[in-house]
Amino acid sequence: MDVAENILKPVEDRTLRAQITRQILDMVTSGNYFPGEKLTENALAEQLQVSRAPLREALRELVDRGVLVSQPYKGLRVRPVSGTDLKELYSLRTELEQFAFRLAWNKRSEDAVADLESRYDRLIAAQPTGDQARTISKELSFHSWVYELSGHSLLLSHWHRLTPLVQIYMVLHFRAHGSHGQFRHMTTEYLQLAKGEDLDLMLSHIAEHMQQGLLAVLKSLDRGD
Amino acid sequence: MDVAENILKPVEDRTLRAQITRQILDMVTSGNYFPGEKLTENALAEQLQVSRAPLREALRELVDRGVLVSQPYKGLRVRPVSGTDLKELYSLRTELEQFAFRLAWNKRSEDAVADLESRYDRLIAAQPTGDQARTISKELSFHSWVYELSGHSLLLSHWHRLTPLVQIYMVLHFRAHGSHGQFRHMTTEYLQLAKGEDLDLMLSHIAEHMQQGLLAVLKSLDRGD
DNA sequence: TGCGATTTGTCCGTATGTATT
DNA sequence: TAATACATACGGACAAATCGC
Repeated sequence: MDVAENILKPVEDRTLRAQITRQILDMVTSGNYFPGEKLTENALAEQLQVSRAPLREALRELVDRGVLVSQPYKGLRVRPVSGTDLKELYSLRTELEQFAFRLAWNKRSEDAVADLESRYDRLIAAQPTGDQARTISKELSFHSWVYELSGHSLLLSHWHRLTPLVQIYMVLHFRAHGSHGQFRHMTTEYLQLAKGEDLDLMLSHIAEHMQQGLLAVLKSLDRGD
Repeated sequence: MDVAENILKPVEDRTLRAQITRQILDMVTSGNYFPGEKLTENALAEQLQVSRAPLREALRELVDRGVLVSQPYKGLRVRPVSGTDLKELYSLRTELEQFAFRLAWNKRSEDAVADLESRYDRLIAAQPTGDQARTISKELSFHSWVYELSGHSLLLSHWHRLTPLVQIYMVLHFRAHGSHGQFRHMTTEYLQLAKGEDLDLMLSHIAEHMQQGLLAVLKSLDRGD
């Protein structure tokens, strides 16, 4: 099953370049490669059975998305993780998601709320299966709801730009803890507040929600990798 | 290495791909190409005297940055402008810049303030020359100050992602009005508030500042292109 | 320090798929 | 329907930079 399929826009992969981008992104976000690991073009080209031309274009895309880092003439690496990067990621997520909620607040129709509940159900259902990739995918789908509802396509694109890094960090966290059912009550509160009528409460909960996630993943970083 | 340093004074473009990216970006943001205009690879390759391999990689970078839009097997175009896109751009700018000010507020040293004043002086000095590209560059440098001071590299990268589109819109505005010395008092107030001690006043001014800029460019859109 | 091996970066020729006329 | 133009893809080759011995 395609991990990123439910997160990224359902762009039909018409070109080989797009397929390659998707494949490498999946490999990285599903933990096949470790942060900081070096990628060599020839190895990838042989592994994926493609020529270097479309491969290099795909790699360039992933560098621009922040998934890979490039050093001219030295090579490509999976973006290394650091506590600083992690803090920045979560603080920016907090700002963007609060902004999204302010935009989407008056757009919450019955259908929209039902949609969020459906995403919540799928997330809860995925957790006990132990399928990490699936759970992370559902978690991101749950959080994507407000960005999509906001109707702010530029904001949505900036959120999509963050998701691969969020995935990478979640994989690290899973690796250290095995599951994050511990956050189930946070997610449930998030859902209830999103259905409620107190926007300020929702906004402050987002900040708390993010802070909890940040601390958890920071602990994973300190212990493991 | 200092991130901000690489932006203001871009390190030597070691690879041809980086040089091509910069050249096309300059052509687009300086108004050589119109929004919506089609770009053909062969023409660009001949014009820039490069082969298609690094050219295509550079084009892929610009697509990811949002400067160009790609339709598989149909071609590339300079991103068309629309009122909706413009509103989204300015609303997101408002959020990001307010966030940056909250982060940077307690980091405003004497040197930092002097830096901002220096950027202000260069902006004011550039306006009467009529050099559009230079004026726009100084305007962006002025606004970049707070992002750099914030120390939030991820936020800075998202701001840099917005700047090409901001440039494109500014070019349209210039084309319709010839100059925007009309905003000089806004910029002056921005500087004074940034030097002051009332953060809330600064934040609300940013919202107003952006709103003014949005309305001005929207008018340009309605009249001209 | 130098030298060879490896990898990235670049170029070219050609073939194929797609859209447009 | 055919023809043309163009984007896409491939493989081979060489140059440039880096790395390891």
